[in-house]
Order: sequence, then structure tokens, then C-alpha cells
Amino acid sequence: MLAFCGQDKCSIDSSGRIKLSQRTMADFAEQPEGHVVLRCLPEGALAVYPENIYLRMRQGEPDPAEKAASSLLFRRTLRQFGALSQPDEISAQGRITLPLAYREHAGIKAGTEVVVVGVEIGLEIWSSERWAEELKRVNEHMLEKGEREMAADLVNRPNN
Amino acid sequence: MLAFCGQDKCSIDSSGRIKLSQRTMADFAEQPEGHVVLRCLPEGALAVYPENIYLRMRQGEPDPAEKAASSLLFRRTLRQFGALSQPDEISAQGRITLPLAYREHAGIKAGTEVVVVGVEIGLEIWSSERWAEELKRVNEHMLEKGEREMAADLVNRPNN
DNA sequence: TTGCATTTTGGTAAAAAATGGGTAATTATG
DNA sequence: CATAATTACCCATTTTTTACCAAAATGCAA
Repeated sequence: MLAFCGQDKCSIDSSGRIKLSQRTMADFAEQPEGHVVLRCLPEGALAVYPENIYLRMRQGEPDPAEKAASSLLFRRTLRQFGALSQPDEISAQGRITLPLAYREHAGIKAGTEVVVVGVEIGLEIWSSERWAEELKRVNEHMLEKGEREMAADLVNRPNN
Repeated sequence: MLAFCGQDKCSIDSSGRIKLSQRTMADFAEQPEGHVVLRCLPEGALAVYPENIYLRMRQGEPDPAEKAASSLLFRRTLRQFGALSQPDEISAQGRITLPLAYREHAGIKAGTEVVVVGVEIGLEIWSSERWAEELKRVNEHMLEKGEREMAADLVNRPNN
């Protein structure tokens, strides 16, 4: 029921772990043994997905080995998913450890504040600064789109 | 499930060996044979594939002898795989020895740091510097793609 | 063939890092 | 304002990593 939504602020401890809120833990509770998949997003944040969600994202190339042998582009694709995704688990106490390489990708330093954002199919973890920028960007995009909608309404359907 | 993924930093000892992480060793342990194939990639890194994956890469050629007789291009392909791939094995302690010629190809000096990268069908071993460049390139590509998506969203579907 | 020197391999101990748990402080709630 | 719940920080334990050393294997030359 309305899983994975809202925002939570929380802090990263010195070994790179965050404690999830009760609500968030409940959303992941169905996962066997707390297994989830962590993924680096190009926009500079980390995503946490339930395993089945990730598998659906990654559903398959028919013959990856043969393609990898001949195509550099395809090897990059494998690299992009392989290197930037890895299994992780949520501990019994609701903590999740973010590997160093992934923290660096997301611009998250140990001891700082992060924002945990629900994205309906899973979570995203943002550094506070980047999250503020992202929110701003999304908002501006929507406004711009609205402007264009208004303009189009004038042009296309003047008698409506 | 989700084998060969994530990134690990580790160092090469003075005789050119690296110690794989627990997770990586487990991924190889699931493979039918203990043998692996080492391969020099044109992008300047080394790949480590389970033997069965490598065989699948190479089984695409129906009649290599006949082709080799007539095609220079094909002979170059055979050369590329023959010379730049060789069997290797992972020791009982999870260590793998990289031959000097292969290390040089990948720009890896003894005693330095390398990054072990999962690529879903196997591993890749990169020098730290080259991996940073490769990651940057992959990321910038994805970002550029994202920007174009955003732009298209404004132009194409104003009523959406 | 034999002895020496060099490289390679496996093991071990010290260091570093990850993990789990507990407690104090802060925040939310009645 | 008091109580309860949550959070974050800290410390002890365990695991993993790394660097070093010894034994074995290999190659070379006398």
C-alpha cells in the first residue's frame, strides 16, 4: 500500500552505513533475508531496488558471451550494469552498507547527511546538495512543460 | 543470482598476483570447471572469463580452417583471440597470477592498485587510472542520453 | 649431471576494515 | 512536561586484506 514514497533525512555513520526508517524497512520486509540490489545512477545518486525489480530491468540478452566477444559497445553495456550494480543486504537492525566506490559515485562522504527518497519501485539515496539540485531541475522542467502546454493551447485549439 | 557484479579495489603483489574477494570467488565456484580464461581487451584491460563462457564466445565460427585460408581479416581475428587469450587458474586461496605480458597490456605495474570489475559474464581487471577514465566515459554517455530524453519530452509531447 | 641462482608458489602473522550491538542524545507524542 | 520511540555515535569482536617469509620449482652454466 503506497510503498516506497516520501523523503527521509538520515546520516551515514563512519563505516558508510545508513539506518532506514521504519516505513522503508516495512516496504522491503518481503525481501528474503533482506536481499536488495544497489545501483549507481548516472545522475549521481544510488538506487536500492528489490531483487525482482532489478531482474526485470535487466532481463535478457539472448547470447551475451558471443556479443561480448565481438562488440566493444556491448562490453560497455555489460560493464555499465555489472560494475554499477551489486547485491546488498539490509541487516536485522535495518541498516544498509554502501560500498566506498558507490558512495564516491554519489558524492556521499562518511558522517554527512543524506536524503532517502521513495521512487515507487524502490529507493534512491542522494547527498543533500545533489538532491536539492535535482528537485529544482525537476520542477523547472515541469514548469517549462506547462508553459509550452499553454502556448500550444493558444495555437492549436483557439475555439475551445 | 546476480553473479559477477560490483567493483573491488585490490593490490597486485610483487609477483603479479591478485587476491579476489570472497564474493568473486563464490561466483567462480559456481562455474562447472575451475579453469578460467584470461584475455587482453582492446580497451586496455584484462578480462577473466569462466571457461564455458569463453568457449561460447568462440563457437560462432562454423569452419575456421576454410575461412583462414581465404581471408586475411579472419586470420587477424584468430590471431587476436589466440595470442591475447590464455588459460589461467584461481588458486586454492583465491589468488590469480597475471602474466607479465598481460599486465603490460593493461598498464598494471607490480605493487600498484587495480580495480576488479564485474561484467555479468565474468570479470575485468583495470588499472585504477584507466578504470576512472572508462567510468567517466560511460557516465557521460548516459548523462548525454538523459539530456536528450528531457529535451524530447518538452518538444514532442506537450499534452502529456 | 650437479650445483647455484632466480622465480614461483603457498602459508602465516600483523594490520586494516567490516560487522554487530549497546548507549546516550534527540525527536516525536500524549 | 513526561514518556516513548527513534536516531546516531561509539566500542568490541570478527573477518578480510596485505605484506612478508619459507619452501619448492625452474632454468642455467660449469
